[in-house]
Amino acid sequence: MTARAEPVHDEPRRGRPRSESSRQAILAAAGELLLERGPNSISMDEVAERAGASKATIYRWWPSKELLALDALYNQSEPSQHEPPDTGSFAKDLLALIRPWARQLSTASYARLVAAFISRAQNDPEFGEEYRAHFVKPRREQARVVFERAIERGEISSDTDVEAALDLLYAPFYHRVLHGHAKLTDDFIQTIVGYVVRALAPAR
Amino acid sequence: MTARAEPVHDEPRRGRPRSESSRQAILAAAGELLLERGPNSISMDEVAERAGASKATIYRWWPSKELLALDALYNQSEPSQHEPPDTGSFAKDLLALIRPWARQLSTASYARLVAAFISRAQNDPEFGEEYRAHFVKPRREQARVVFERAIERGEISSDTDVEAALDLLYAPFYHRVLHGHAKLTDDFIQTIVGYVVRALAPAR
Amino acid sequence: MTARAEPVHDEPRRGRPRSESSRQAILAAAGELLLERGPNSISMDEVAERAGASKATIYRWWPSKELLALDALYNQSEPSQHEPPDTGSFAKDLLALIRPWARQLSTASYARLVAAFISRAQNDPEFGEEYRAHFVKPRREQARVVFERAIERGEISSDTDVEAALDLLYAPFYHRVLHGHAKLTDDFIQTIVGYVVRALAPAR
Amino acid sequence: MTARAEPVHDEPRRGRPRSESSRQAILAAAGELLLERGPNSISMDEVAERAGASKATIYRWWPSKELLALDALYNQSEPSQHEPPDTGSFAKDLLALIRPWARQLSTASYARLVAAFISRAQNDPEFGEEYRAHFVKPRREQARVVFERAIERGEISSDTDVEAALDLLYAPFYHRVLHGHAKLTDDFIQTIVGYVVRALAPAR
DNA sequence: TCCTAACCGAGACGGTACGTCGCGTCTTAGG
DNA sequence: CCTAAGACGCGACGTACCGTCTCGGTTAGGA
Repeated sequence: MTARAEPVHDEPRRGRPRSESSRQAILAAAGELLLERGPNSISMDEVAERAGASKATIYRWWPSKELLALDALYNQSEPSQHEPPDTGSFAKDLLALIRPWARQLSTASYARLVAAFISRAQNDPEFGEEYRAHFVKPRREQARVVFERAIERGEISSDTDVEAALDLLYAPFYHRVLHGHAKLTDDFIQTIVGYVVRALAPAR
Repeated sequence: MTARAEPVHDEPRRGRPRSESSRQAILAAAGELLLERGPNSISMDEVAERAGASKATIYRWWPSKELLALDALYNQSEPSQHEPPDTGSFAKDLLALIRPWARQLSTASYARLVAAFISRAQNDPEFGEEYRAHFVKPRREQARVVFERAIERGEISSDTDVEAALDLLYAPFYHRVLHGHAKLTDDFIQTIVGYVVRALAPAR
Repeated sequence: MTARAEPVHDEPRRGRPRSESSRQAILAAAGELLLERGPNSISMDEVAERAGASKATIYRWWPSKELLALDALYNQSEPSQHEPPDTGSFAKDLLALIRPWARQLSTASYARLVAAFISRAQNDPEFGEEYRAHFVKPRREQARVVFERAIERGEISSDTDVEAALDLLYAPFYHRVLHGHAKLTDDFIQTIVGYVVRALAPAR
Repeated sequence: MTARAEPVHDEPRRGRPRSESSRQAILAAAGELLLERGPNSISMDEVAERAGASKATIYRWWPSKELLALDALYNQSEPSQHEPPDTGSFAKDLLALIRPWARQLSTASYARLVAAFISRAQNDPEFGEEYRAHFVKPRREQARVVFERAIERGEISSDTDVEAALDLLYAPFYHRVLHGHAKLTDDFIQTIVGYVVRALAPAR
């Protein structure tokens, strides 16, 4: 993982440098197994064996299975750091932002991963920080830009509680995926976006 | 769930009957440990020992730690099947409904439990069903009544998508608790309820 | 088992009498399973189920699995209390005595049983007593008669240590069967009997 | 047996080498407990705890409690590979050979162990092989040398069936110890040896 | 004809030990 | 200093039997 694994060293590093091929193999193996069977059904031994690496090497660079999973997932997702869309309409911006992400989220593989991350985060605050920094905050920042543009354009109220609004927008998708009481359909996306738009609309 | 399903027996029961005292002791022990340390940090051995029961007895009636936790939690919560409040105002009804529940949810103990339940549900659909039936659906039904009364009173649009609206209402609270990016304050509750009210308001 | 299960009662027995059919079913089930798989690979639950009896009933009448096995074996063997043979020749008497018994002993089923009995006897003196009384002493008594007749006839020395001689005669067969280093063949029987005869022959 | 089989490795050994101290600790712990209480009254957990080792480590190297017991016993007994005695007299050689061994055998600890070994051997041929190779054959080989010297010296018949004679010699001691119908006294040893000598004496 | 003791089956119980699995660490030899 | 291999201590798992203990129901003799 970017932030953690690359400490700054003033003096040049001595000894054998970290094996990049090993790192890639571990991330690849973890990624495959994660999507195949979910993070609770795989073992570090298994990842090590499939990667042709040793467990010690994994633990040297990733403190836990979930953190490895996080990194594997992150490395696997295309590096597309989408600029938040700017269609000129708040509703369309939100749809453009939510749709591709919600599609990804609605696959069983991702649901299992997110659930495992959340579970781990309850007992390991450090992990929670890491998880939020990489998978939650970036998305919120994108939406925040959209919200702020909408405020500037006067599409939504200027005293919008943006933090709460972000929760209002994102939470329903997590909710359906994690609790599984209903499907995350495109209709649902549109409905929720519609409700959010009306909830934040400026006072008449 | 096994323990709660009490099928009617036409034929007389044979063999030694299930020990009610043992069942209670196990549920009590599990409940205590669960709230103390969370479901991932306790062992079945420990529950068995504290309950003065044998592990075999636990496994005879509860197939997994999570199902036991579910049952323990359910048996522990007072059997109060609150009628959904009827204050005459949609917003006040929602607040009356959400506030006590959100307070309970925002304790660390419950967050850990819910996270563990959700995680387990991803890999065990049967468990998911059980979890939703006992902890999710009842709450949704209460809110549904409130929504329908509001429709009758004309406070919210008659073509409200109630399922989506339920998600819009409940999801943000789960979201904050599970992801931990912000506190679940009373301000937050009021803000979300306000947004929901405006989102569902009848067209002008 | 005869001696244990039929206590003398002065006053007539009250209450429901012991179920003979149950007793037979248990002995039969135990006997079958014993010969099929050996006493270490069967459980009391299994015997109870096959017999259509309850475990409590078994334990009411037989204190342990081995004792039950002993009884099952005993009841299964034909009640033939052979008179020790009297052919007029010491060697022929011994052969007539040993041959049928050794044949039976040399089946794998019996070896497993005897081994289990011996093993149990090490830790349970009461069981050892029972075992010897039913399976060891009767055979020794038969041979003792043969020995004594041979002494009378002058075929063997009058100061023969009969106890030691009985061990000299029987032990080699147990030995081969239990240790399994060589087969218990008819040749072997003849050889051992021959050696015993010569060992005990009167001084020249 | 795993632990004793030290195959030659052409390729250099990879990975962490087996811990010799752990092996010794396990064997020592097993040995002590075995002699204290017999193999049926000890648990692997107990051995592991006393040895400061983990159960997994024990099971990695010894497939069963009995095999561990065998190894522990073997490692415990002094490595004295006594040359068979050569006193010039067959009877004295036998006595010199049997006496110390019979003394050891006649302690309760050894009787329990031997009985357990024999019992296990009935259901596990591989174990039986191991047991005989380490505890039965070596003794027979020593006696065989004594027998062959006696044949050369003309003390016993040249057509002696040595295998049967070995059984005739050793079996009675096992017999008394395992069946427990009589004590293994020095008188008994002398009597049996005397009988064996006379049984094998050359024809007049 | 009841009463009551002793039996019976079914099957749940507390308990002990089992053998396995996964974790995260450590110890080798080798690059 | 890194790596692969793989053994290690630890702790929990879920299972198998043990021998005991209720249950409701059955079968006798004695009252």
